[in-house]
Amino acid sequence: MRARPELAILPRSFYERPTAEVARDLLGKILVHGSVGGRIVETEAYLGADDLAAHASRGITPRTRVLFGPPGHAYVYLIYGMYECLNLVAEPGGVPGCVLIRAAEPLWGTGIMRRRRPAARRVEDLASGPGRLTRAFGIGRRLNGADVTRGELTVRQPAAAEPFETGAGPRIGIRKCADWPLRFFIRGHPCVSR
DNA sequence: CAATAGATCATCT
DNA sequence: GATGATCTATTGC
Repeated sequence: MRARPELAILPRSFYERPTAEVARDLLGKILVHGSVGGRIVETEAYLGADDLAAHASRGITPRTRVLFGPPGHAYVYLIYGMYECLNLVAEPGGVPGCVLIRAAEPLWGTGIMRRRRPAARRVEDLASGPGRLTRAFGIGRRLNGADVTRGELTVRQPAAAEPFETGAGPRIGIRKCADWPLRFFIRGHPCVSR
């Protein structure tokens, strides 16, 4: 495995845009947490009041406060009692919106990831799902509200942008607004979840 | 293979 | 007290 190159962190202005745009543009970017890192291959956009599937649609609560805050911060919450989901806050401050990071391709620290996810047989399965990704990357609720433009958890610009074909489709695992095409993924990538 | 049940708890009604 | 932006193991064909 190569040494990890020094990559530029995405600026806050990257996140201060419409949520669907941010979700689409996050494909191919590099998610780094401590000494582990991977390439984002699948995202989903969650909007505001009109999006009944989004947590923010119910207004500000103690949990959803960060969704209404400034962009470029992490929103981490527990789902189904045992899995955490990582989101990145988009839109200007005061406007809710976030991008769920659904899957990544492991690049660095795969040994650590394997130890955290003994159930995964293949490298492609280490982070091929929202709960799997947070487990493999060691991301928990203590990172809720963390600034992703600095600190231990960052998103970076890849050194050489490999070309890929972007796919879009309905989001997964929800019942409301299930047919809105707000899911984005790298077409044909083996790490995209089913 | 595909389908399904069980695990397990913070958050909101 | 019900519900969920899931994963895994197990069962059944």
